[in-house]
Amino acid sequence: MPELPEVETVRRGLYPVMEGAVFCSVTLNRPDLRFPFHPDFVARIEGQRLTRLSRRAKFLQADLSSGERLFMHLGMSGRFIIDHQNTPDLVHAHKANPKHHHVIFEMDNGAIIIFNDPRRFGFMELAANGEDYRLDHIGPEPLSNQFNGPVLREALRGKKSKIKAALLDQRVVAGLGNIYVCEALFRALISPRRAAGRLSVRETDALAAHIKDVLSEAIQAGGSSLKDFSNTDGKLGYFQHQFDVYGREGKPCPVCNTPIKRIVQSGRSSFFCRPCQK
DNA sequence: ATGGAGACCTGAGAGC
DNA sequence: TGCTCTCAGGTCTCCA
Repeated sequence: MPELPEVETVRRGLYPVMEGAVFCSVTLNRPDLRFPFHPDFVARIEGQRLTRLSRRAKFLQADLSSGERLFMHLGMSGRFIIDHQNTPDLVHAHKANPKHHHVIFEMDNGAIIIFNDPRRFGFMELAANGEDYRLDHIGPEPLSNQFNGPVLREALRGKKSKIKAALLDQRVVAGLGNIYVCEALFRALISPRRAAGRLSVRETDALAAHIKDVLSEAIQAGGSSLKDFSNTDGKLGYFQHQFDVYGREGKPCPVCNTPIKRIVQSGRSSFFCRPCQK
């Protein structure tokens, strides 16, 4: 699934056709994604203007003129397709099987926006005006000024879990996933097996800086396209060509040429270079 | 309280 | 060709 850079790329694709537009119709092709849709889901969106489309962690947040907030998560395989009705090959270009077109938004500017998600780990939820949402309690945005070495250090203090698992915890820092955690740890020369609470001041400072760098570079490249990710035009991101370690088991480390190692930590693959990452 | 494993789902690719 | 097995970018829930 898309991590922060991919979600940000999707937001930038949707922004021109969604922000400021009114939802003319909302079609649900099944009763649920990962979670059931709220019974009033359609009624609460139709006729509303989308006043602001933003991103928080890996969520897209659409502020509605009613004051409600619509949260959309892509899960592992979710994607948005913009169909202007004059591009019959578009769905084909996305290689998106129409049987997984689960939600369709029609906007008053003529744009048709399709949410396609084969694995259905994605979800859409509404938060009523003033209502608390779980996203309100996660960690800082890594690209904001609220995130830096001291903040990361404080979040990791006393943690006995591995640094790999700690960085995937959205309460520590928001938006990181398996790819960018592996890449940031490599750049910071830190082994994914280290205890999170045992990193030095120098290491946490370096790690915070490398997290910002790797995410910024990935956004610039339009995200990473593995199996499932394409942007709203069906175009692919390019950052996967710049991976140092992710998915490169057995291939040479770009720094020391030692074969990259793959291990499994809490059920997920971790890729790293043993000599480089201490 | 915290950390780890399992669950949720489909599809692609490898190996036989 | 076709079967079986493994793996996949996330996050929630349950159990130790």
